[in-house]
Amino acid sequence: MKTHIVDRLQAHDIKPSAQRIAILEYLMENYTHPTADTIFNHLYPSMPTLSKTTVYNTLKLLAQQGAINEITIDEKNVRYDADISPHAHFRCKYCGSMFDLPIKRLPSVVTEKIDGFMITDTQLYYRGYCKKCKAIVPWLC
Amino acid sequence: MKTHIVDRLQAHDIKPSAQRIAILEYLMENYTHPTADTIFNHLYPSMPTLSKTTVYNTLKLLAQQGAINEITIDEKNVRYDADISPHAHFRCKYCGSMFDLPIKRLPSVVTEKIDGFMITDTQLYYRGYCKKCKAIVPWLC
DNA sequence: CTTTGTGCAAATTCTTTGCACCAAA
DNA sequence: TTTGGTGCAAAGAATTTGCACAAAG
Repeated sequence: MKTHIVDRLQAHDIKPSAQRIAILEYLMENYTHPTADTIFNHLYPSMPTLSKTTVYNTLKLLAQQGAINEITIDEKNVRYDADISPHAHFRCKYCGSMFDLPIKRLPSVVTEKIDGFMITDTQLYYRGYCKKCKAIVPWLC
Repeated sequence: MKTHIVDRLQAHDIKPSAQRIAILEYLMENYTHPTADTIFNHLYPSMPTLSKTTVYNTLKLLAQQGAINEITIDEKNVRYDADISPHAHFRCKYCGSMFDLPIKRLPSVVTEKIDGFMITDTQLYYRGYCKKCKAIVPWLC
């Protein structure tokens, strides 16, 4: 039942544990780019011994091992995304809502500069105002 | 002498003040993607009445008005960049060094999703290991 | 005057650390 | 029985807030 989650953990050299499975499962069922705090609050009721430290530890480990992505589009807190396929993110500066944006192709950089570097993570962010907020507070734009 | 700085402020509807000029001037002379703290520490000696609050206020205002860019590649603190022309950023996850990366073209997103949105800011980040760190600690990569 | 900017101190918020306990191999 | 994972409480760091004073138009 939860084999795909365990598989994903193991594929990234992470030993499964109840907490790690729960956290990754949450991310794989909620592509809402949640914060550590949001994840904790959602899991806590059904896992009352869970601690925030473990959530932080686990998210860091998952990101480090490439099992999930760290999204830093929000200046306040880091967000997490289990969708590691290439896509961009949009965030509304007024209401804070976030959307995934499909991209045609991964942007290419001039390669000389990158020569000898090891790129582990590429992030493309768009910030601005969403349709709803543009309508409500057009003077902001 | 500092007319280009005052011009830039006014072009973005920001009234010039000694503090605002000093902060924008620092950014325009130091394309090092500094943090608020770094800027404060560099300006403080020659401006002993300057407060960190003002640095934060000013940077937020400058970014809001599009006079500078907020860089959130570093999970720990926001960095600032007076170069608002399209370019990408690289950050080494081991030593923390940052480089600008020229890009061939701004990446294009599938436009339907963006229709009706107002994009004010586009950021492209690459994270990984720089040449130096790759050589020193190859086992990290 | 009246509005806008500045700066101090305190508060808040997110995240990390130190350490003790538990659990699994 | 040794290693690695978890969780609590406390610490730390970046940023924001409330408020009073100063400056500029």
